[in-house]
Amino acid sequence: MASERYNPREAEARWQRVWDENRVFETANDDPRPKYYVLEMFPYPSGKIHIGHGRNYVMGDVVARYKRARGHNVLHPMGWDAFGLPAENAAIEKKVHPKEWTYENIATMKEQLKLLGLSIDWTRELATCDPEYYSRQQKLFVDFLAAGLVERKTSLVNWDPVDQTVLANEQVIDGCGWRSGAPVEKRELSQWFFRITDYAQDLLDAIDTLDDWPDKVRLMQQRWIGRSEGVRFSFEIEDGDGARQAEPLTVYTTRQDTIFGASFCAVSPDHPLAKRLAQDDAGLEAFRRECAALGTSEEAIERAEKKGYDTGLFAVHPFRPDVRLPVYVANFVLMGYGEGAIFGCPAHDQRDLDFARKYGLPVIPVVAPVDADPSAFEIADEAFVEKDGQAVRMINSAFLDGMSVADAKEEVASRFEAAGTGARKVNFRLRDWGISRQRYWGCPIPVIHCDTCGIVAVPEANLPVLLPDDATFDRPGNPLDHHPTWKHVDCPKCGAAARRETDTMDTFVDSSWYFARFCSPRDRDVVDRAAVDDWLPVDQYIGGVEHAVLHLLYSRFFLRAMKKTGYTGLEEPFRGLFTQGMITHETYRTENGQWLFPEEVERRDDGTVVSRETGRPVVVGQPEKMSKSKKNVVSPEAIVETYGVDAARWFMLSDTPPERDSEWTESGVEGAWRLIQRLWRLVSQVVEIAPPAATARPERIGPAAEGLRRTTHRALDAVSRDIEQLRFNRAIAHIYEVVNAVTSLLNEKGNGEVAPDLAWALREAAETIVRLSGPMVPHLAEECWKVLGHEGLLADAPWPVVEPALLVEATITLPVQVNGKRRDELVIARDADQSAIEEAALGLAGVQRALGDKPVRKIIVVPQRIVNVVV
RNA sequence: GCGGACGUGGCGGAACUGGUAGACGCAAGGGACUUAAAAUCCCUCGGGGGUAACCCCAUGCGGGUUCGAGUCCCGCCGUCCGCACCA
Repeated sequence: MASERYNPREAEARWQRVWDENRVFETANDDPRPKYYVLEMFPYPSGKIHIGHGRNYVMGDVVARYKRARGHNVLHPMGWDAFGLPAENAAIEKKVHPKEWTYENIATMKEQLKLLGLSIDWTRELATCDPEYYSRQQKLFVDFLAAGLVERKTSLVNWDPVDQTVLANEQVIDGCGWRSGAPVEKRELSQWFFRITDYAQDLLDAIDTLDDWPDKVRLMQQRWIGRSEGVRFSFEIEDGDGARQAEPLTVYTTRQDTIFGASFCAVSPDHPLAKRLAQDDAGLEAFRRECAALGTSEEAIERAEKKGYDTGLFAVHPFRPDVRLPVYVANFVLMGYGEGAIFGCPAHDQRDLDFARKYGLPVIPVVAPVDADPSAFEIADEAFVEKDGQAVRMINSAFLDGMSVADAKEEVASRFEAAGTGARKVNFRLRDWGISRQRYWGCPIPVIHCDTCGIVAVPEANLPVLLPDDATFDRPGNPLDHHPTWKHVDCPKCGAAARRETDTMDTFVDSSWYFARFCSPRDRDVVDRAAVDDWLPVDQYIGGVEHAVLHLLYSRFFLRAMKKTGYTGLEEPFRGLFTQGMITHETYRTENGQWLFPEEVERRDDGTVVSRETGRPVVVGQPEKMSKSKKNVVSPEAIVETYGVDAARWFMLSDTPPERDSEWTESGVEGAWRLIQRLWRLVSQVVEIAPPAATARPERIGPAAEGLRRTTHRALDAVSRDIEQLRFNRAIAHIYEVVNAVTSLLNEKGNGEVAPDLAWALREAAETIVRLSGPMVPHLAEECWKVLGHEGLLADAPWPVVEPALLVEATITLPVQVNGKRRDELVIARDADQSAIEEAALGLAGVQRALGDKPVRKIIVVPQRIVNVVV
């Protein structure tokens, strides 16, 4: 049997059955071992998966299996992010009910995922569209509402005209809906909001504690929250005749130091002042409409001129009552940030400068380099903004003259505060999270609108608010709103006829706490607090970088909100985060532009690529992210059928660092397949010559055996560290090193006898190889483990222990340089002292040659590292 | 425009906190085994020079710091990603 080929088709299914039947991967909450929570971002059940979806699950699985072997109680669950628009689109296009469509997809994908041989505790599986799950979410919502974490407010929202729903700012990409791609319109609607901005400072500060997150993601979150320090202050307003207006104009600035350079004020087209003035000013009203029609896309903004409409009003300069600044309505001022009103200082802001040039407004420099002549310092086409570290001072600024920018900011802020016309103010870019969606396939918002009682939360006893199954999808808009009876209910407070809220929650809400539900997935309450506090934070979270802002920020907010409502004592959900790269594949198109699947093309020996069907040449495109639309996908079934899933897993983990994109190639999988067979042969051969596992270590270990043991233990040490740091490609390289060492020893001995010490070392090496590759190729490793004579499962076996003595060599090889160029190497005792090393180094032939007759000036010895002779 | 990452053989990529550049894999070429093929095993594999021992050049480009730079600093060039008028 041992000499036969390894048959993954048979073995993989068999081991998966064994793991299942023995419930190897089921996790108990009361297990005394230290906990470890590994989680991959759960999938949206869109249909079928391709191999590109598998990478992050496989990476998580390696970590999970490794941590199990290291003696942890590992939680590694899987669920489905199952609410969302595609189900509704399918309902419209294919006339299937979203529920049916979703659950069918879940069944298909679960089957496919199981092929990957993941060590998942399927007893904890959950789907967010299941009332079991969303009923708890409704309870959370009601609690959040009571705790003041939710509010209803009217606001300008992003309206997706195609999907007919509201989008969060985060869901607007380049001014278009993230799903539909249609240009987004502004509408004023009454919406439900989570008050994430209450936590802006906290969410920002705590980023510093997330040491195990990629810097990139931390930076993106910091920028998204966007804290800025400045001053909020008011201008008195006069009309053209000098008559003082009742309402002052409040603006926000971070550059109060440049106040003496102010030459105009501008308000947003949506500012109350602009609206009021527009009532009596047709020209302004037209300007406002023009601004609203202008897209918010990148392109539109690039193209858009800085345009303003002169209101005829003037703002009185706070420190120079004789100076009056014209007030404009300007298209570049955003209502959503600060006060929706600014003062413009053209000399030191490019945008203000463009505006000033267009409308002929003064440009007064107030900040200049210290070495510039203040009277001659002028601004041409570019606003002056000091570079990092550049020494500048205030000019043309009365009491600020000569000050640094920082001091001037302080001074102006203090004067506003003393005068009572302004105050220091911290602003954030982060907005509250609008969660209302005018959609059917989502979690119903558990609220009732009553004409007398106003907004009434659905009482706990009446939860869940279930989605009606009999919705129709034959017209645009919200099916819940169209439903003949669903929304008509009695007010829980007064009993009068009332209306249900027909909006459902943004699906990002669903994914903001699923990791907490996994800790006690069948609990009757929202969560079992003890379980959550034990399991969280997730020790290693793995997913795509596309969720760097939204999902992760929302989840961080949610755990804080759950703390406030008593569901946990924790604030941060994810201790370690890893963002993995995508799997790419070449694309293939026929001459007339039709995409072809990889299996529909053939690479001929002469390098040309042709269609299998027609024999016509095919255009090969650059590797791109696998996507159904471009057909550059490989199905897990096909891979499992030909190579087995272990080969696919090995290939996904080798070569490319996990955070980078990795190209899927046929030759790569074949290479992995060869390794699988090679490991199998290696183990089979070792079993024939080496003693059984339990044999005691021989008294004498000769040099060959000793050398192999060093290689083995070095690899063991390196692979352990590599997996801890998710450097799977390097772990695999280190495994190859032992495999190569064993192979060459086996080849050397041929059919000859093997000395007992070497045989023993060979077995140790083989066992180690199997144990180290177990997390990556678990099925093969189980099979080898059995062949090696072990009774139990490898999945339950502990990680081997490094013998530290084997990591330290008695003699070391030091490279010896002359003037920084390597000329020879020195084999010397590890503990040789400085002078012995110097003497030996100078005696080397290569060093002598390089030195010639030049005198030695200095010898640098870096212990254990290198010797450099300087002449 | 702002912010970030990256740039090493034919390819994917190694090189710990500055210390032998190219580990490991893929591809390619040569050889062994075989009637033949597949599989497997062995050898070569950054460029140039030399019979050879060896020598020179080389980590996008140009400078710098250092005994020593792929790694640190300054300035360019290029690729990729994120943000988008944030006052």
